Amino acid sequence: MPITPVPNALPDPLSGTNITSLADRRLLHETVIDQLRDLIVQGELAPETKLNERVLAEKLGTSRTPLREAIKFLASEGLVELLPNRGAVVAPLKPEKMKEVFVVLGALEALAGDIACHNATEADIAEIRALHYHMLAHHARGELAQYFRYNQQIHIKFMECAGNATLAQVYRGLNAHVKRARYMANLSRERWDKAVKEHEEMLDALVKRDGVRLQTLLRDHLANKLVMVMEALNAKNAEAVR
Amino acid sequence: MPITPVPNALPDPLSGTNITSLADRRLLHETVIDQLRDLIVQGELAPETKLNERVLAEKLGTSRTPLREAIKFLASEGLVELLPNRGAVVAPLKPEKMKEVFVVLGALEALAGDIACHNATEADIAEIRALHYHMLAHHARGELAQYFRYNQQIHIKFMECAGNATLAQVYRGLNAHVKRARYMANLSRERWDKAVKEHEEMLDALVKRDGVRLQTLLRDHLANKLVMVMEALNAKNAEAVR
DNA sequence: AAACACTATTTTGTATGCAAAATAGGAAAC
DNA sequence: GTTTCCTATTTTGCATACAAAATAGTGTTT
Repeated sequence: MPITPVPNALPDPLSGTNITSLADRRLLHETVIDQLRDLIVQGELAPETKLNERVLAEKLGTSRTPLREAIKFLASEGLVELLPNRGAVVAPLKPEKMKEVFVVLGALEALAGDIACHNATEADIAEIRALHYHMLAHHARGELAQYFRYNQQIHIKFMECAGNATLAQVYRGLNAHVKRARYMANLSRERWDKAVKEHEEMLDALVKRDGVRLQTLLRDHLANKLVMVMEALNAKNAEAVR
Repeated sequence: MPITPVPNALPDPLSGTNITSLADRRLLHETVIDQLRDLIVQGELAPETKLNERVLAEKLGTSRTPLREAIKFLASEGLVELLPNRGAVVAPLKPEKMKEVFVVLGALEALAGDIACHNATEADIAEIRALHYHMLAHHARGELAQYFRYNQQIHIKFMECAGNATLAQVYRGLNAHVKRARYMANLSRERWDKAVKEHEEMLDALVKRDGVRLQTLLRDHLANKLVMVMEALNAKNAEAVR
């Protein structure tokens, strides 16, 4: 056997992009998958956008073959839809779909929260508290993007505390859908304050290891998030019609 | 607009193979996805089997390109693992993974059951009861395969009653993993009888629209299923070592 | 005989080529 | 002016071709 075992190089535990589980080492053409997913989640490729293979392949600096493979991968994730003989489009952001996703996310987060109340170490809780205060800081300054960032990290940390990689993976997949909607969110101060207050309560429930309460808090939190996303979606649709 | 809208042709509501959501009509190269998935779920391609592209493509009567696309799709589903520069293997059936999957499945089924208790029509319940009696018949005759078939249909019907396509899709994806283990199950009569008894109680809870009770029943049922699968897995591993 | 090194073969990963389908454009008919 | 039909172009879907990597095989050295 030659030298070079080529160490894994996964420095970012939060990225959540290595769906191919452990076995992967180093970069490979699956870069395309990540690039394309980012384009979709960040909204650079808007919902319902047709994915022209020639154009996209050129944009990503590869040929159609790896791109097509990436599209199939993301189709399974649900971020793109395949139209036989007509290629693929970025999955539409239907309100109905959002409702469904949030219901499932609510159940998954509640599950994670409950397990976390049993599993979380004091260090875990300290970390969540730290993230929480970062979040509060950005909320105080009205920095929405940064707020979302720490908000996400808190939810991901809950998932990590549950210690269930499968749960985390399903969560990430569904969360990708939701993230797309967030970029059009027009959060009122009132709703924002409420969300922060809910986070306070969630932290409190975790500290007290009150799994039952944390579950209901998470479910309510998600339900409120859904309301916000729906408002944003409706606003966007009204704008589109106008 | 020309004529031929080409009707959707999805006669089998239980197949659950049309992940590409509504938009698909008719057959396309995605047949390969279904064929490959079946090979894996039915156990014809055992866990950890290396997927030789040339051989598999020939076996499925296509070229490597569509096969590779199918592999990427199933990699996203988690049924195969991608090994950079070394192709792909059928995802291993690790006990640890099974535990994780069952925990998530428990939460998803509990959610579906709860919603179903609110949503199910009398016709739905009648249908579930019918399936239940079919299942009892095959249990009485000791016909395991047939029993599993109706068992699955009951669980899928619960999902349908919940009326949440996203939930159903996530469920199917995770369930595919579990199905693979089932084909090596060596069900003792005792455990089997217990499972049937649990189904009796579940039906009863649904009829009484007792969502809370149905949730706990489903969770317990899944936990027991996990125990059975773990026993089967251990037996298989012991056999492999011998 | 075991370990290593080197070569040959296989296998994967990506690019390209080609046929079928879909789309767009334009002329003719109403 | 609108609709319909036909053609030209584009785009997808699949097969093949080629390069890079991995694997297997063979011989050499110790």
